[in-house]
Amino acid sequence: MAATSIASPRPASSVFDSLEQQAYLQLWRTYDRLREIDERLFQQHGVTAQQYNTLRILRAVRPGSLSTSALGARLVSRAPDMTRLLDRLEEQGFVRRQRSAENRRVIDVTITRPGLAVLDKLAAGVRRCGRDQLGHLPRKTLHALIAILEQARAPHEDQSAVDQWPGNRQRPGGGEA
Amino acid sequence: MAATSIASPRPASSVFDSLEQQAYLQLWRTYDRLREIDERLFQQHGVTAQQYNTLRILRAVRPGSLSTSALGARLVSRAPDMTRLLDRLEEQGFVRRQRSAENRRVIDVTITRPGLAVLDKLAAGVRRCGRDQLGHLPRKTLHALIAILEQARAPHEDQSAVDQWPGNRQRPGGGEA
DNA sequence: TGATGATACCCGTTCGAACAACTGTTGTTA
DNA sequence: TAACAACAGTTGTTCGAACGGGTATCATCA
Repeated sequence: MAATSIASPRPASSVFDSLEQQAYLQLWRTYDRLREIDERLFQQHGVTAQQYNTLRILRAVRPGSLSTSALGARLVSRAPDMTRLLDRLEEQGFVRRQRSAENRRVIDVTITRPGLAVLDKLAAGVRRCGRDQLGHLPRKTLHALIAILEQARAPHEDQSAVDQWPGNRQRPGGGEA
Repeated sequence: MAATSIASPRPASSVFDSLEQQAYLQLWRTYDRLREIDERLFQQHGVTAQQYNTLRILRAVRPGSLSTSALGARLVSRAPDMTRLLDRLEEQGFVRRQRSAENRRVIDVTITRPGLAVLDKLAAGVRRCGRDQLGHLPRKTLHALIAILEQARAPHEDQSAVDQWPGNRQRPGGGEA
């Protein structure tokens, strides 16, 4: 049996060389595992997670619109290529682009009715996804996770972005619906 | 004034619709922020994070080798395209591929001297990266984060992969400067 | 008014991720 | 031995991420 393939049963002790690196690799792997789950869902509907978030943000400001750059600033992860992300959404008819009247450099982006429809169609799946991904954790643990993650990236956030990410600030008694 | 661009100061209350989703989005964003930091480092040396991890794994089994698929199974994140990842590493001379004698379907991958050299060249930067990324968190918090992350992805790990990820098992006193 | 620089977006291009189809090898079974 | 399925990698292709340069617009100021 191939001695070359699964030779050493635990090389991991030499793989981490600091606690920080270990935490980061755990973060990476956990994200990757969870991402696999919702990507499967989104793929069935022809959108990516990033596109889904874009539509969510646009729905939140509806019936208003957002400029391309304001939209990019609110996304969960960096998006250096908003133009083509919006190209694809526009091709599918999920958003409408319109040059701003006040400032002709700006493109205003608005969600369309089909865009809202695809969000509705995804809603149940997204909720199920959330449960599949992290539903096995008690709420207390989820709150703890959120708090630590906020603390972890606090020094890496632009000040302007902090407002967009009001993570765990709800008062414990205040309920969340 | 532009009612269209930065109109609403906090749309976030309507962006999360469950605690699980909020935790997942926090995880995504935190990973993205931290990734930006080490990607900058790796880019300067012409490797990606995934390639760096590949080399680390190969160093750990040195002077032995691993098959392409065994290597892929140990990586931090999914790699459905091991072949071309190894192509690029081989082009740069960091690994050597050799068809296995026992099983001619298998390709044994070994790290080369230049591969070891690039790991050495990166070592200091990687340590600095770890500090930049998460050095501001107390060790206790890092341990807590690791524990929660393990718990979070436990149901999503193959049983075979669990052995490769012996997370938080080091003794608390055994730290390293 | 015209020159200058900043802003907002677009486009060309390169690279990697992801999926699917394919080749060659091995093991099994009739 | 021949047929066939399982396995290990490779290759083709499409899509998105990322970077850099280009263009139109706007604000400022001489």
